[in-house]
Amino acid sequence: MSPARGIADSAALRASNVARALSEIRRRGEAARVDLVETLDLSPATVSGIISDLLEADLIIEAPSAVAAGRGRPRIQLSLNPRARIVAGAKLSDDGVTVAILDFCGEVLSTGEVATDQATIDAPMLLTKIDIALKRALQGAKLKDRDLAAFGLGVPGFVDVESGLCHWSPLLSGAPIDLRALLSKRLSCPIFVDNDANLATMAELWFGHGRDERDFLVVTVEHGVGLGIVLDTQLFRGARGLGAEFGHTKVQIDGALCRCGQRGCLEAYVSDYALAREAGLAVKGATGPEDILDKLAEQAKAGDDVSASIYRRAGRMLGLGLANLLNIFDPPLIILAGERMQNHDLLATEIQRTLAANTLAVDRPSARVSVHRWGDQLWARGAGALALDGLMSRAPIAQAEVA
Amino acid sequence: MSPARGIADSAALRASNVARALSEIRRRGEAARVDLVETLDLSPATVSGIISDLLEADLIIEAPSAVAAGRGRPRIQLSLNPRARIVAGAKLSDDGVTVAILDFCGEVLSTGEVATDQATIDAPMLLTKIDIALKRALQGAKLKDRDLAAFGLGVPGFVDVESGLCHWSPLLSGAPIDLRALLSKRLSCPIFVDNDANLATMAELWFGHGRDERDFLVVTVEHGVGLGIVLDTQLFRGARGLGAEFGHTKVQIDGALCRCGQRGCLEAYVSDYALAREAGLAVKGATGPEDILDKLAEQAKAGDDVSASIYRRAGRMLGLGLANLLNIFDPPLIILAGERMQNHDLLATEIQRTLAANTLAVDRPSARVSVHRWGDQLWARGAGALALDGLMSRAPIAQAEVA
DNA sequence: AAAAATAGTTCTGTGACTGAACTATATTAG
DNA sequence: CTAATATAGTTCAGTCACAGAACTATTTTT
Repeated sequence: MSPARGIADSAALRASNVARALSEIRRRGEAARVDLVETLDLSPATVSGIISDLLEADLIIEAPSAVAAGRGRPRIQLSLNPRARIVAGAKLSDDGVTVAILDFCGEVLSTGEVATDQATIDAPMLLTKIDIALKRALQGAKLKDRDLAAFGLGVPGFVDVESGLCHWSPLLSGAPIDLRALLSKRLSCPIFVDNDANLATMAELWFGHGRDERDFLVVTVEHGVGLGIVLDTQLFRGARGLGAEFGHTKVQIDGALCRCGQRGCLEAYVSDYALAREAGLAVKGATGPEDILDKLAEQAKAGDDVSASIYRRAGRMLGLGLANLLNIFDPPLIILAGERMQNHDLLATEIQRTLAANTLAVDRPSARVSVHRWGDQLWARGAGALALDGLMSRAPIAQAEVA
Repeated sequence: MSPARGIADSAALRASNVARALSEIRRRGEAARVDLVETLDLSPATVSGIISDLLEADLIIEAPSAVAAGRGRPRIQLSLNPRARIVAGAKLSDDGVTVAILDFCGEVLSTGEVATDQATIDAPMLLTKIDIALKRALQGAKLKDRDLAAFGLGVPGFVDVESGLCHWSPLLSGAPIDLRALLSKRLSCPIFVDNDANLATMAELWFGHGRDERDFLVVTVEHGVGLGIVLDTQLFRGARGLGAEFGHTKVQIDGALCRCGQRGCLEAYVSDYALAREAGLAVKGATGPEDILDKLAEQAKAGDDVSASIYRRAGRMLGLGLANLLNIFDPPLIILAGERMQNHDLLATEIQRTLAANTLAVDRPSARVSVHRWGDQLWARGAGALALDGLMSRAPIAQAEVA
């Protein structure tokens, strides 16, 4: 039985259908009205009206007529108006802060970066860093603060999306920090804050491998291990609004010590620092923490068995964690994302082997595993997608009239 | 951004609101129109119309006026009409088949059971057993086949809810079996089939500890270990319509051998057969498989350390599995259900300890863990709830007119 | 007995959707 | 070259769900 939720009045009905139309145009890149009639299961009359509203609000534009295939009146292709909204997305990583400016289509107009020289920074420092990176990005696109319709920020750790509060982050001191309040001092546009794994997931959903899937999982492997969950084309954030904490899934009881203080966390086997910890025994004469990982990968690829065994174990643990996810969510697709995924070939075999050995086969295809290498700029783009999503998920046209 | 889903036309809008009203009345047991106005966020006028339709369809009844508290016109309490629909629910366990007959309020009118003498049965045998148990149950309630508005069946294993197909079950030979087609030979009413953990979950949602929660998890511990997930008051069945497979979550890499053929499954540590396997070393002079578990529990309670250690390990593994679930779903409530939960005090300490040690504390209350002892008849009631839910989740009034 | 409070109904207006008829614009057949 | 056909999109009238406001109903309080 359906529960106490759903759309109550007809205004909400229209808003929902407008959002569905806009979302479908975004997903396809281009769509004619007939396409929407079919996909959204609405009558031509209704679609006509919705599109008319969207055109009036300048959120979409009619293409100057593409190709005319077949006979009959040629379809008029509709696409998002790139200039309809400009948003900024920021990602906090242990390198520093990266900001990307996105147009309404999600294209990156410019980026700006600033490095951090400390392991953790406090709230005022974060604001300063974001300010600098944002200024650089805005300059690159020749834009001003007030051109921004929304701002999205992703940080690792526990973030409450509703309140914009960061409960804990490995990169921030002085938590809990009200990130939304903090940014509101600097910007007057709506602020959206989320866990960084959700950024990657949003980007995969909007621009990446998840574009054509209703359900998939994104596992990010970097300094930590994150998980994003898409169910029925919607980002799922856990029952209480907090992001999924996959890095601290236990893959070994009383296992390796994790930076969270517990033992046996997945992160304690597959993250950068976990690899570096073991690499000390395999790599000689490294000049720094970055270098040791590069050398480790190099040696493993060259056939050094000790080095390779470090990757093998990481792959096995990651595979085990993924197998558990598959057993619960049963998604058709899992995306592995992250900068470290450049060495995924070192992990891949073991991941696949462990997955196969630990998931139950039924008479249907098992999940595809796809790998996506990610840099900071893609994370920032995901933060921008978050901002666009936050902006558009309510009442897109009403917002247009305000603007 | 909202995706390509939602309510399209206004007929669906009404259907949705009717279902919401009905669901709310069921949840509360009794509700006045004003209550629905507040809870469903609809106008008095709309609620008036919806209730009028439901009364006309005989799905609900007006109470003969309860107490008149305070001044003003006394509210007219509405409740479900118990006689509006009669459904049957069946549960296949390794003991046999249990059937329960439920009225529209979910009250059990009668039950019927039949034992099986083999470990696995095939499709014709299943149908025979269900037939016998159903006949007994119907006799008890003085009802006929054609009084049934729907039939729900729960089996352990992999079940595709949409198609009614059982891909695999530990209790059925000859899989895949089209259970819906099988039962359609015997009954002309709609048939709903699901994984048995989902039955328990549906029952907790409708009648049990989950009644007042929007989000919770149900972990069933019996001969296998099952998981049911409720998100936003809806049973979640995995991306591809299959139940969550928690029993084969891996809690130990290359761990104990499971009956699924893999190693380290949670089930291989906490299910009946796993306990019995280890109990062989601790218990002397047991007369049979049931007896060995009873003796094991007895000895453990009496302070025998070897016996207690078996429970300790089971509790630790279950705690680890639960910790991983908490990290992903972050629910406010976890319900442990099952017949074996009679010995939960033997597991409880270790579960709590492991949970505490393996979940990350943030500045908010952690999940409550509640324990619910379940017998076969409660499972069957869950199957009935499944049937009621399936029947009502679409267009309750339209169905009334057909009937 | 009148006033106040609360519950529920009826009526009217707004708006969202659909179906059907219509217009627009292309290709193809003769 | 014209008519037929096919496809895309618009307009208009009708239906239906909802909300707001005025109404009725029923109780307690003053």
